[in-house]
Amino acid sequence: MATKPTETRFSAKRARILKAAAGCFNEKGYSGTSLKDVARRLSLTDAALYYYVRNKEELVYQCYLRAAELGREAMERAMSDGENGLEQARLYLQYHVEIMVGERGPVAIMSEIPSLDRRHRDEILAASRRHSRAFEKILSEGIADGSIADCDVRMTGNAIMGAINWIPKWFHGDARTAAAILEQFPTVLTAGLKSREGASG
Amino acid sequence: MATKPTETRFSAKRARILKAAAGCFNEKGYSGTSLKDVARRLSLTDAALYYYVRNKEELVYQCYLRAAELGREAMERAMSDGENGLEQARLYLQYHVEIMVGERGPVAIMSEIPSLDRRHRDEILAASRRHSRAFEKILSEGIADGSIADCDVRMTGNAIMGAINWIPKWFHGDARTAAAILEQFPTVLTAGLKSREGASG
DNA sequence: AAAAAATTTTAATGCGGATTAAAATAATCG
DNA sequence: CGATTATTTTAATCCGCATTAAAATTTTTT
Repeated sequence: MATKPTETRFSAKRARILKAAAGCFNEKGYSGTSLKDVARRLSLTDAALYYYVRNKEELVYQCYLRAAELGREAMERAMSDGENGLEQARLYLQYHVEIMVGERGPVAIMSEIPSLDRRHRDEILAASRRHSRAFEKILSEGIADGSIADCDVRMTGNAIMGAINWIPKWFHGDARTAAAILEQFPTVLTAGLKSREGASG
Repeated sequence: MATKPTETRFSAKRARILKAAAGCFNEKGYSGTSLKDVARRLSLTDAALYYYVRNKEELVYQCYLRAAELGREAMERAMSDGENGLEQARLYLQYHVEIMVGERGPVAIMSEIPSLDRRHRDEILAASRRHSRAFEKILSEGIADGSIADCDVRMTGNAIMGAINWIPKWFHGDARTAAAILEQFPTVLTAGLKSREGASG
């Protein structure tokens, strides 16, 4: 049989490490998780992690980078799938939540951006701002196309993003809660957006 | 002149320390703030902090305890001031946000509960659950009294609390943003709750 | 103003956990 | 199979920062 190219295996395992690290950070807090904790989840030794990341700072950075990518993916899918602002907003929430509570989760909560290297921190912050701006743009377009009632897009965006970002703080993987999040969050968080005239439901 | 009793001065200064610590934790992240950082904000030496708290763990614990108390205060005021569920929910958000962005803030974001002592952790978690349950009760009563549309109170509560809890991540004290939060959050976060028939605005 | 109490500092100490180097094992390839 | 490369482990080392003890200073009390 054709064995996978080694670089594929390498990045596959690195992805598993990032997932494990994200889980640890979310559940045990950043200061509460040592590299040994992360390694133990994969039946590895702490030193083995250094084969995949330069150091702990980079491990965190990679986790956040991955979180940003997953968020961006959800955003892009929503923008192309939704036919008006309200629908795009709801789809973004649906897609993002699906990722967070599904197979590809957990996604690391970005609690420790300030302790990143200057360069990494700037990069993550920039991605984060782009993400926020993209969502605000969806809201603005929704207002323009009449599907969303007039509102302060900056604050509305902050509120909705906060609700999403906080999920990892209280969700720890049980299927029942995952189903509830999936079912409720997209509608709950867009319920307040609807303009009087617009939208089915 | 009558000098203040020393215990009053003691706890007044300890309160200032907690505020300084909360600000550091929110801005620099937990792992990024040393006791020296906290001390520097008060023109003190790191060692001096040990006159007020047993250790860093207790400093965090006290910050979270204070956060819980301030949240509970907002909740209680809202419950006694509001005349129906929707009004109580809106008032809670108003009062809590006022505290967070006002003179008594910053309030520490609870990112590091898992790294507390077992006893402290249990206490904070219990307070946090009580708080959530109280808010869910407000929502339930709002549904019962007709001011709030039927919804999943657990998930709706989680969503709203998340939006609130995330504020310290992006708000860092500038007056203009504070005003915007104060004006927008209570209405934005309750806009989706209204039942068809009920409520002025 | 002397004594006592309260507060802060200076100067060590100690430890958990990140990091590194070299050795050992496992996988792949010719 | 033998050789080479990939992966993991063992066993130190290192270091930042929390923590402590004792001394110094400031404040309060009598």
